[in-house]
Amino acid sequence: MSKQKLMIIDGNSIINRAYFAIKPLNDEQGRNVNAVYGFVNILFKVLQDYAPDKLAVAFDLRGHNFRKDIYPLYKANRHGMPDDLAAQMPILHQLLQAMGVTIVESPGVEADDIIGTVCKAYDGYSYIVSGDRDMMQLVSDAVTVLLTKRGVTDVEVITPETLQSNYGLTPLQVIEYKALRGDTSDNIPGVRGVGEKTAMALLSKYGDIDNLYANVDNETGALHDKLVADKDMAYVSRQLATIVTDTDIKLNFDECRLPCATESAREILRDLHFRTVLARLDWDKTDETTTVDSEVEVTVNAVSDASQLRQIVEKMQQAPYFAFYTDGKTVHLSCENNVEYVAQLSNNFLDELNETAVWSILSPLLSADVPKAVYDGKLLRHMLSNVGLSLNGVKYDVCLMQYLVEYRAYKDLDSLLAAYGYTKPGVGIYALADKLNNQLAEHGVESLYYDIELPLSDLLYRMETEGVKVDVPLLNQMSAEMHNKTDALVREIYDLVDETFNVNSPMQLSRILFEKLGLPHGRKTQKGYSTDNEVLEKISDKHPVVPKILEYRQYAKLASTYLDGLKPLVVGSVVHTTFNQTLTSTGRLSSSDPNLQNIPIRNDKGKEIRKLFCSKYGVFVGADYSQIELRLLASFSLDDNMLNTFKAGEDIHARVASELLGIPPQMVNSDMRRMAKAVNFGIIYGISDFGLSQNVNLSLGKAHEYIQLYFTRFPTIKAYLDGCVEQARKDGYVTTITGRRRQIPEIKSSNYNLRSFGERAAMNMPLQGSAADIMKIAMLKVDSAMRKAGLKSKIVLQIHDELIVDCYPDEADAVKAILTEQMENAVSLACPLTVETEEGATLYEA
DNA sequence: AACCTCACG
DNA sequence: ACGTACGTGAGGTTG
Repeated sequence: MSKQKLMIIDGNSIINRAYFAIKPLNDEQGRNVNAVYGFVNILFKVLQDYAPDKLAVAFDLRGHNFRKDIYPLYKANRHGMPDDLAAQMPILHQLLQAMGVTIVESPGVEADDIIGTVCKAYDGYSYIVSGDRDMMQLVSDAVTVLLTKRGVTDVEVITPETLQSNYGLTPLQVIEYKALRGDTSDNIPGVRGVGEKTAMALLSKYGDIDNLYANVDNETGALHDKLVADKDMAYVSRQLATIVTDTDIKLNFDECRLPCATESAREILRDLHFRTVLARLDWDKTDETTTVDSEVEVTVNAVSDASQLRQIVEKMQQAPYFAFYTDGKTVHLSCENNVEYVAQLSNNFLDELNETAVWSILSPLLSADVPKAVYDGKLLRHMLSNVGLSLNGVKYDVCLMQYLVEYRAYKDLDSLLAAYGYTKPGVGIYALADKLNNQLAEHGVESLYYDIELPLSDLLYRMETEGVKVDVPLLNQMSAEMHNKTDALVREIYDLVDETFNVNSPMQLSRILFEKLGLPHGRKTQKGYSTDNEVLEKISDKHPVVPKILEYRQYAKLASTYLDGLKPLVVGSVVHTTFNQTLTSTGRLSSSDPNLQNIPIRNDKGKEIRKLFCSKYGVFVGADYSQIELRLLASFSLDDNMLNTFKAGEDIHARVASELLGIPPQMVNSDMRRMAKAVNFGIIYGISDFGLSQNVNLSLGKAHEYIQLYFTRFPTIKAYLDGCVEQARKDGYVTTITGRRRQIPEIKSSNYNLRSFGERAAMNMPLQGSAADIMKIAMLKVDSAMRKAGLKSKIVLQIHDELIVDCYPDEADAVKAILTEQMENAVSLACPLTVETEEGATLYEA
């Protein structure tokens, strides 16, 4: 057997590097875990790049240190590690232990000396991973040092050859160098007045300090005197810098196994929120030492002929449920924990079981109402529909289930499987379906899953497929006009500042505005001064270029995002957005490619964009909830004052203004109403005086006063919001009307900002999330009522509190009635919900 | 990939 | 004393 490669990590050095190289990173509990994250990344990187056979990690432990006996000031300049780094040491230890990694440490023995000893004792090839240049003295034909560079994951490979060619030193001269030069980080003095250059020169001349001092009189002047004066220090420094290779550390090399993806390690990584790490955890799965202890042995059967596939279909039909997965290249089926069938989707027509044959055999199984487990059924339906197949009987969609159980979904199937310790998609989905189904019950979200999210995914599939029609000629026309506008504005801007520059670059723009023109700057961003709307508005009368820039920005946004960005997404004359059902932390949907939930409406120029989206069947009917979040606040808090306002059909913002200002509602003018509206929003967002003062240009004191007053006028609202924060602190999560959860670990953070964020999120989520739940219920009811009534109109968009139906003109009245009826009565609450409907041929009018 | 800016509810 | 409103997606620049 050839000699094996041992990798030994300088634990303290690497975690230190990671801590300072990586910005703070919080896990679920709000702990900073950046150093652990960096450590694991470096570890995996070097394991992957250098493929050692064995691994150990060395740590320093406090204790009697012989170097202090030699030189009491050794490392005296070190202040203890920062608290939030110290707090990460035990986490790293736990993680390494969970992965079965050998840790070497001994009181009073520095990691350097442990590593020196271990490498010397090891009969084979060693890699040392460290950020400490001292380690370079250990390199030899059997030892390579991997020195971490600034970039954290980059390492410099140090061998005797590279040491010579890059530094002009032999391994032993590393020590001599330090003896002369010293080391400020360890407080090793060296010879005062000798720096890098002098030390190198002396070493190339004399080789080592013994020879140097034997011939010290060859040197003259100040250097001679300095060398003589600090001769003792040079020898002490050499002793301090020398890594000890004969400590009594003993390591059983047979036990130095590579990290293993155990369930306990996954658990810790999940807690740490290390998604990417989890996904990588299986890189060395094939290694015999890295079997997953939680997973049973899985037999993968390649399906080779049609009759075999038919038998498997038969088997799947008989099973209580089965898992189905395809990535477009293979098809996976499973109805057991340890057997998976895989068929290739071959494009070769000569193959008996080519793609066409596979689909034709599977078609009846997939379209029948046989219970199935899948991952992302909505996407699967799209994929299958491309090959002419339909999918029915989806009972378990593990993507949706996991989202409800863990409140945050993994980005794709691979990460989900990796996180739960599965490698095979079929078996993974099969097993997860059962596991997650139990967890749905434990979390009390079975009904949310079966009655809302699961059927909704089918409705969303149909909405996406239906799409929205785009007026392509108008799109091209508007795009041309918009580019003319922006081109002209850019030229005007250049003229006004006598210079050409990239107006889209905040950096260049701020140089022009704040340096060249000397205009007053506003707040700072991380890189420089902010040039956003708010800042520019303030100085728009100070120089004629500023309004031009504002105007340019407006047009440039419309041109790039809504016109040019839209073009490549138009298929025929229709755009098909994707609704993401498992993304937000509150339960809302999101829309992308294109995002049809943020089409401009707030200003007139932007609103023109809406003319591009036109009805296929005649008219759009739109229906939106009015103030649903405030109505939910009234319902949940049971605040009499607010409930009565809504029940009486009064204007809530005017009412709040009258309460805050102490005037009758009819005296409220539009400015007062605007202020009150901002206060209402503030309440929904988790009120803070600062945020409110920013938003309505109130003084901090005035904002504070209004909030206090609000709570005296609506006292039970205060109690309700406090209760949300209290629940988050007690249980770690808050819930919506359907029991949907959001975990809020930040609420326990010792960091004020994080904690405050947690409190605001705790107040906001139940309102925003319940509104989202209610809208989802309403969508399902509207859809089924329309179908039941035999209408051919289709829901095409959901914009959080608004639904858009593409409507046949003769169905418009019936659709309006259904929308109003079903949306207003989606759930029963203490506060009535009201819906307003509009119609028009384009989104502009509707 | 991170940041800035800006579109929406 | 801290330094922010809640929830999103997209395009552009920059390193």
